[in-house]
Amino acid sequence: MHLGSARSALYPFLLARCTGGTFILRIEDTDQKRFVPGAEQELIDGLHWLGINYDEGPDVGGPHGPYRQTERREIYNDYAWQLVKLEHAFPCFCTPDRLAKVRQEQIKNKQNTRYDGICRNLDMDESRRRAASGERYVIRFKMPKEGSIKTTDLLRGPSTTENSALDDSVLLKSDGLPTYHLAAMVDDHLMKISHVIRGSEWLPSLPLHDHIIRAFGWEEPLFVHLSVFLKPSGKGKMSKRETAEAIKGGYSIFVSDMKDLGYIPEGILNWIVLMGWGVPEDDVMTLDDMVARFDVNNLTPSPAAINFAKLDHFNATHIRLLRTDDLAARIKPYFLHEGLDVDDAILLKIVPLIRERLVTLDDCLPFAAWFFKKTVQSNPADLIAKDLTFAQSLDVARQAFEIIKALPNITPAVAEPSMRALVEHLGLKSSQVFGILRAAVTGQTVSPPLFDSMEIVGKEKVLERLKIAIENLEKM
RNA sequence: GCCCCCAUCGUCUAGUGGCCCAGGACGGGGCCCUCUCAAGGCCCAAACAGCGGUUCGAGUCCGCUUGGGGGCACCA
Repeated sequence: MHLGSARSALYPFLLARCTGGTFILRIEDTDQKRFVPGAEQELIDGLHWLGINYDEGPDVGGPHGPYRQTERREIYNDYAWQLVKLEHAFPCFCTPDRLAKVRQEQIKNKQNTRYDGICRNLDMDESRRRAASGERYVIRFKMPKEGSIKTTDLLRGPSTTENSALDDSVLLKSDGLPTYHLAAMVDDHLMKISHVIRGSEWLPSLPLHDHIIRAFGWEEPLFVHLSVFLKPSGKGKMSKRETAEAIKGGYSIFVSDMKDLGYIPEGILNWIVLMGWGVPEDDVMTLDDMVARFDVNNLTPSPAAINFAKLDHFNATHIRLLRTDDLAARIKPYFLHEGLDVDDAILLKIVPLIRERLVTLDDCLPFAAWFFKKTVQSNPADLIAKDLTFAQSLDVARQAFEIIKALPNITPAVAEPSMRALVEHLGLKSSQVFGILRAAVTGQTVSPPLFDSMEIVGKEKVLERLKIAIENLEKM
């Protein structure tokens, strides 16, 4: 499941939610050669994780089932033959070999590659007999030779296509399963689909689809063709190479990867919903906000370049919007994964300190893993403040140790003024003194605010770590 | 080769003939805040692809050019 599939699910979901409609998950698995075990489950898991919940589907059931097309093969077979009876389709016994040769010949002669129509006017009863006797056949749509068809895409308006430009496309394959063209039209009718929102790669087959629908005499759904995603440079579509490039840069277009990279559904959703849709202002939106503001008519037909920096922005923004307990629950697994013992009460105190520093959830590690470590290992060089000698730094550490030791407690209100007094007394910059303390207590040069952190760690541990730092400095 | 689609700041977009010397967001730059890193506040640079029409008036309508994208399977 990639960005494109996620967006293709999001828009109809929003449409259904804001119009009181029903969102159905249908599995289009009619190509047996391309069957991938586990793909359906991954798709379902991805949708659930993102919060794009469907009302009907293979795992939840519903009145329009079954929802896997491979479980509906008799239905398609019936409709295909019904079209034959209506003389809008015909059985075709041509072999793939012959078809390939015809195609080659056409390419050689610079003609368009079309079915040459051999089986178009076979005797119906004869065809039935051959089909019944087990001869391999497909059923093709009998495209009119004359005339034209008017189709409409909701975002692009009406368009007229000459029938002569269209082919006798295969509707039912020789394995008895339908092609997308037949299966989707039949199911859309049976499942009472009002809006077909799909990728723009389907735009060229819209005339065929309309022909099929009209041949049956069905009511047409509204067709909405979404723009494609272009690679970050905006030049060309996402390719395999480009996908690998994204992963190298710490990003991915796959939903399961994004989850592993520490992106949250709220951030991803906000990002993809705006690739092909725009709101005048206040573009930070929850799923509910999107439902309230969504209008299928306002989708844009032009292609959109993928912008990962914007994903980071929306992810960080939505992390900041999370409730403390919610964020705590989401980052806890990262600490656990590092083999750290996590005290929930302490975690709850840490969250407010780091929430505006996180771009992705896994950023919690560099900022806060040290809270849960028994000891920290600071880089000796970090214990020496900028523009100070090691002897001066040692002196600072010693004085700080004594002052803190004498403090009744180390809440920021108590500890910070005392340390600032030390800064003043020594005629140093606060960054110099605080830097030494930070390195000693946290073991790193970047951390959440020092005094809030020290309070969480506790006086005893702060003194212990300061003592170790002093010893390390003495050894230098 | 044939058919089709798209076109506003670097990027995502608002804009549905006068409210636009074009608005928002990301990214970029500057300043402020500041114990590090962030977050936050203020400010700046940055676009209607080109050319012709239509109209009193065009980013908005039409045509062409250019650029980009898609499709031409017993795949979806």
